Amino acid sequence: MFFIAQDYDLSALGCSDAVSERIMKNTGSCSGGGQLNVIGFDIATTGGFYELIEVCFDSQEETTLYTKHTLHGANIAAKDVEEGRPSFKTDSGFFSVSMNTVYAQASQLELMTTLLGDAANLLYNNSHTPVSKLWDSVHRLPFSALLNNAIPTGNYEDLANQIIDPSQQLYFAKGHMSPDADFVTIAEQDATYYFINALPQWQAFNNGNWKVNISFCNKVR
DNA sequence: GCACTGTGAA
DNA sequence: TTCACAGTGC
Repeated sequence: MFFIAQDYDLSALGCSDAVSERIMKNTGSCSGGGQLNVIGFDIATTGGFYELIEVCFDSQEETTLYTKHTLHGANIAAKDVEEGRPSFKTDSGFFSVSMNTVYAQASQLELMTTLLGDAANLLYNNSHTPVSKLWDSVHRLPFSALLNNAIPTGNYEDLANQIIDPSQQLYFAKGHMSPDADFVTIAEQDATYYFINALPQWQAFNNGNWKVNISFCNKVR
């Protein structure tokens, strides 16, 4: 018996189709009144499921309580590096609102404006609140009083615009719980882009101290 | 300069 | 989906 050597391109040895993850929902309960969901991969050959990230989700509050995954520290040095990042995905059964909408900076400003009762922004953005109910967050006066003739002119600074100010990274970003950077393959990294694997986090912190913290974690061997 | 955290528009 | 863009830290 003998074998005939044959050349192959290295690329021919890869997968013909991209591997995609799925969420195995409601696999049990977890602390804080949450339900467990597992992001992972079906293994076609065995019928098994490779668990990547465990997500404890509170369906009443529609928020994630914690996530859990294994960081294979020494392997991170050899991880795939993908250009750009994918969009965040939703999935059925978790949220009653559009997560893309609520994370939009315009929505955050609108919400902060409403929470503060900030008259100036409400008048510009959303006039269905009765003027009599508005108050001015800078001058601490009912807006009806300002309407007479005391509306400030010139450098009017609005409080909501100071709190939600994207130019200073003052907005709530989709902060990864189990982060992209903790995984080796692109398929695993992409599997982290679910809304249930993110929580609102100030971008200034996300892109600052927290990022440095994460990078130190990834250097642990 | 590069890697990484993100964004919004078309 | 693709593209251009903002900001931080090494």
